[in-house]
Amino acid sequence: MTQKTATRKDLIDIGSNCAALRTRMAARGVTRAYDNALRPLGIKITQFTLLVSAKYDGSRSIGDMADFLAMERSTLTRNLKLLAEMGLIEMKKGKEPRTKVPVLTDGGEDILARAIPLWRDAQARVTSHLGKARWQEARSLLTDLSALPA
Amino acid sequence: MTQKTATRKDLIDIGSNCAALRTRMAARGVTRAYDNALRPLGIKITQFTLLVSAKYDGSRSIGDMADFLAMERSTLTRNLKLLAEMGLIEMKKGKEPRTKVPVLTDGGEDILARAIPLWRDAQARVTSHLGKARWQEARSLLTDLSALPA
DNA sequence: ACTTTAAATATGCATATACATATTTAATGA
DNA sequence: TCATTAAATATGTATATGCATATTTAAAGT
Repeated sequence: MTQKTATRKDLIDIGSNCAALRTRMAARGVTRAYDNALRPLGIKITQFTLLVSAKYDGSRSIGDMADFLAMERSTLTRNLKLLAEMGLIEMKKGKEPRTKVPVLTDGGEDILARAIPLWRDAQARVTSHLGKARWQEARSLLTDLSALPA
Repeated sequence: MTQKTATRKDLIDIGSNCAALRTRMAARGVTRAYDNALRPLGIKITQFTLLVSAKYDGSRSIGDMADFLAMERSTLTRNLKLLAEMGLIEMKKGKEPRTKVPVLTDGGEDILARAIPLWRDAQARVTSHLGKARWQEARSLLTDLSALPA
């Protein structure tokens, strides 16, 4: 029989154990830290990540990149468009039919190079906050959480 | 001396270790799972969480709730406004001067009660995906990540 | 060659998020 | 009381995200 109203026990359970709440809270806190670190360069950590991904494999299409990042294709399309408007990447035709591939411009390379030390600062603050061993554990758990069955 | 260009080693380091990337990827995956579970009720996991938080302590102001959820006040203001427009909460005057307090309507109570079993399904899928022990560890690590020093 | 189909990307619409700034509200001081 | 101030919430602007649907692009079929 289904309850007509949420019990106190339910509320406590959800508040302390909901994986979505906990993960989103963590994402807010972590994102804030990295965004603050990168602010002098006028980019956000999400954009930095896309520059890194594009440079790492310069032949990956939007769709492949979206799969890799476990992100909606349409989200990535828009985020890349923004980077293109900022002059940090260019969208080129890919080898596969109909595909497009983001490629860093000189400006994008420059911003990326200058962003790396700032990223390292932020990253070091996270690892020292948790301790290296716990961060390694967190890394592994976060990876598993990214791959939940739909 | 600062490098002029990002090295391959940098890119690999960032791709595999960036806490922001990992945490945001996890948030996307987890959010998707809970949103799918709640879709029949027409609410999202973020909204469910706010209903829970409002019911858990029916006298907390927007500001206090924002602190508790480690969320920007302005973000919370807007998210609550949406819930109010959906008829799930009402904004009432708080005891402290100038404060406003979200309170569940009957409709909000009803949706919350019906959402709880769906939440339990999604939550169970997460804990069984990681295993109970690893989920407990994840919970603890996520909590620490939420509280990064600004 | 022309049509159909399938794959990839783009767009419409909606919510979540944050920073900077404005507005509101009530306490405080003159 | 009335002006000032401080606290709390709201709004402007911008990015990130996802689902549903449209458009584009090129392969496949006739």
